[in-house]
Amino acid sequence: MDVNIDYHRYMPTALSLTDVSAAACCAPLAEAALERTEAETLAALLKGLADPARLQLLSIVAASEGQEACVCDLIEPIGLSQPTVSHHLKVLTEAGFLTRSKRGTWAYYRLVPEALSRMAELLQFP
Amino acid sequence: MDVNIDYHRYMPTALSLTDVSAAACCAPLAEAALERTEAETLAALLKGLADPARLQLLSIVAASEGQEACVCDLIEPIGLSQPTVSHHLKVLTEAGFLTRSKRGTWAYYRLVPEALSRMAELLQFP
DNA sequence: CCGAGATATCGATGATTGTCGATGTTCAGT
DNA sequence: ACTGAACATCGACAATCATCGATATCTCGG
Repeated sequence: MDVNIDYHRYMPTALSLTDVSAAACCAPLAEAALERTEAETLAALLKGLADPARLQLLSIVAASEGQEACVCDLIEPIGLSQPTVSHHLKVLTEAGFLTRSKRGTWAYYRLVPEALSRMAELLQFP
Repeated sequence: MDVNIDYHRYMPTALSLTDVSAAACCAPLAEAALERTEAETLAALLKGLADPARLQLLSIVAASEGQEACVCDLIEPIGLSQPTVSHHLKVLTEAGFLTRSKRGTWAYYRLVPEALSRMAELLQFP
């Protein structure tokens, strides 16, 4: 919709302990038994995904132009209150599935496709 | 002027754990936006996976001979009580990730590899 | 048929989570 | 500066969940 968008903005990524990239070391799940710590990391990521609203949010963002969407366009289709949507977006961002960038009063969330790819990869048992 | 946002109430859906096969119809996640029902189904599956103990259980079973293991061999490595392990195995089974077969007094749980493959597939965004 | 072992179920409890309204913060116009 | 809009954060509440001990169920061997 808005054409002159400044894409050169610096995007702050708030990486928490349970970010997808933190699991980058893990081998596919069951070559050997998972250690407790690895299991906890992976479980935290899955937990971030295991909510209908968050899956819908991811889905909408992924289907949007440039795999990016404004919060204002997310609230209505989800059908939850604005604080709740904001909360879910935060969870997804902290888990590394989305990144946030603010332009004006609007906040845009963009998909991190590698995050989902990595999740899928980690779920593959040999 | 006035805030005419239509806040929807949260509906406590007591959805029982859905089997992976029930999601067999769903297309990869984000070609179009996920419907509420699909999101709930997928979320239920992810929730079944989103626990460290359950991931470890899956991992051990997957690494066992014939991708099958006896409960008696699962309790000690997990480090939780027998009822708790039994509970987790039930969750995994109801979600379709394991199948159960009893031989004598022992219960054997076997991996359903397609279940995990399908999960991974559903997580792929184009 | 009785006792022992393996596992499932039950009931309780503390922790986590999803949700909301109220409030705080930041930004763009006027 | 003031106002309104967009979004985040806070505090509270109800629902769900992971966990355990106690107990029930099932199966085998004696």
